[in-house]
Amino acid sequence: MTQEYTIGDIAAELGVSKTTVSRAISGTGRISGETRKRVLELIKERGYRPSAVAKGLAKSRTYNIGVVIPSVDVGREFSFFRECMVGICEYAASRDYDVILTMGDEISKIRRILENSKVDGMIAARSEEGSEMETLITERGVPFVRIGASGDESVISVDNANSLAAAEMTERLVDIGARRLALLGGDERHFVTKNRAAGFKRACKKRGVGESRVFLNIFDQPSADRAVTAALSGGCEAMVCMDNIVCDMVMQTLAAHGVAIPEEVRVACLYDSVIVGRMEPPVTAVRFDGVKLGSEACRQVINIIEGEKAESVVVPDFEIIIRKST
Amino acid sequence: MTQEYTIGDIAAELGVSKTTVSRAISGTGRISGETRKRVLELIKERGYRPSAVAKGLAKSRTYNIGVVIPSVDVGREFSFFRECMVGICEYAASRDYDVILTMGDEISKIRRILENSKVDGMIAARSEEGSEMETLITERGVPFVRIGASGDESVISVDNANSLAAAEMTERLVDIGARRLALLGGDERHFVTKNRAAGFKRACKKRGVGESRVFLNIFDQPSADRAVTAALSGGCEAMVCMDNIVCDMVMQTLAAHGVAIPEEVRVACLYDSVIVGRMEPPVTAVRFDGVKLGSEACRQVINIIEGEKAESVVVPDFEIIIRKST
DNA sequence: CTGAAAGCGCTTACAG
DNA sequence: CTGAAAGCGCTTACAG
Repeated sequence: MTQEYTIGDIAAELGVSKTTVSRAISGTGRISGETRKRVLELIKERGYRPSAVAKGLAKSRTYNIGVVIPSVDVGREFSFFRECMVGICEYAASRDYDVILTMGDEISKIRRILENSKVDGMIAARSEEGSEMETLITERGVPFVRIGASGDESVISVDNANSLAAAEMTERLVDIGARRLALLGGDERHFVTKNRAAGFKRACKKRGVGESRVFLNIFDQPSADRAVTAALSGGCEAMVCMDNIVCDMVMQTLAAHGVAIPEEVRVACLYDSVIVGRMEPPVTAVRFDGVKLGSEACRQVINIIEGEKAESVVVPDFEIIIRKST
Repeated sequence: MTQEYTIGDIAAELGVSKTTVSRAISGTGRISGETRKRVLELIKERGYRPSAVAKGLAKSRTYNIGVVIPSVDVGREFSFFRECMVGICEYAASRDYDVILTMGDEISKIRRILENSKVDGMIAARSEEGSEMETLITERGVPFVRIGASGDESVISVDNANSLAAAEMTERLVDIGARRLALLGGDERHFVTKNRAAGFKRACKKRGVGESRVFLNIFDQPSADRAVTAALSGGCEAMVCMDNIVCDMVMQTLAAHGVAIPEEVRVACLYDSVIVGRMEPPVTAVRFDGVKLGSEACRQVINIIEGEKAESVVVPDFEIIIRKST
């Protein structure tokens, strides 16, 4: 698209230099309020919009931020990423950046976008520490923010309040009468697992329920069966599932065992999803605020880009959705 | 990001002009095979990548294509858009374009991206004919492709084979014994509704089942109840739901009436989703190929951009997933 | 406070 | 086949 107007047209029409017009727009450099106003008025009148790419060339910027999200919807949790995207897009627009999407974390795609110099910074969801992707990004010196926990101090991450949410949910279960709880979760190496487990344990301690048990590394139906059976035989009154996948498997097992929910066992999930809300019975779950998370991640990465201060943050917004299962 | 190498560095090192290097890269203009090879070799050796934004400025291009998808997941069909995005991103990358995402169809966002001249073309999913957005895009002369049917010849659209899929599903139901069918759907003004209904009717005619009935404009549980009750009293043996939303309401009603599926009534859905596969019983449904659809849409829009021929297309790929409901 | 000029890294007539 | 030069539309020292 050829520009309809250029900065030169505006300058000519006003009898000033392009420099002046540029300064009026950016609000940078010395310029009289009077001149500034005249320029801005004409700009508005003509509907002139500076070319982002020309500005980009001059400033060695693209005003794009790259976002990487998994293309395969493990755990059907894509709705959460969608929310993140909404937050990212909105915040980016507010600072006049755009969002370039890359689906799937194949390294070749990331490399391409980086090598083409199409972005000023990157956000990656569900990225793994020290993964090839992160190495590539950081090596290139591109500002980077991870959505999700990080152990690594050197990368800025924006995360849900997993620990806090797990604690609140746990306390809630205790408060409505459950004394023997079980936490059921996936890969113990994941930070999200560690954080949620920490919250669970903290809450148990705080409420003085000592017999609680933790079952991790549940990856398939058999391992879920074993964990559920063990929990049940220990007299478990409430099961806290770490995510929707585990919850699904747990619910299957409970149904197979003919366990009445919530009468015999209450069930809660630390990660809400469409599925969780449609289980039989619907399961009480923690709903995180993906929009906030995305917008925060975007804020941090743009801050880095623009040389402002940036820091890892835990977004405190979440909600416990009470459903029939408790 | 400042470029590590520029075209000038490569030219200098080789003792040729920037023109020559540029020609070697683009494959355009006269250049000896010999020279070309030397240039390309050094480029590879140095890992030089031309700056997309400089190229963009020179050619008045951005090499970005803008994609608009709804931010609110009406019908929880976002997984389909996700698939589309995968297809779009992949195809775009294959032609060295990137994808700028806009979530939500608020006109202000579209306007911003257009005015900033950040894209060479646009793809919109679930866009409405003659909507403010489409007017804005086409007025600006930006190449545009719609994902979803269009009545309007002037806009290129890429769509699922809705009619064909509906016909195949219908024939299949007849072939396994159903003689009295009912089609249940939403807004009769939507093209998707018209197309699916057309396929249904065509199949009924072809198979010679005359008593089939069509119930449209089902928007809520009461209207679904009425339609289902009417269909049932007409001796309906198979219900074809146009989409997952309608299907959900239909299944609720059938459950409330205590109708056995598939024994008393078979149920099928013309649009698969996670929900549909997890109903009780799971419902047979049509699964469209979102990746192909997206990739095709992207192909068309890039063709327009690059002055090649583009045309509306119906993507024939879909699959009927047989489940317990039939 | 204002402007002429160089520069960002490419492309592309035009001339040779 | 090859290159010098102008141009894409901005920004930004530098000089005034």
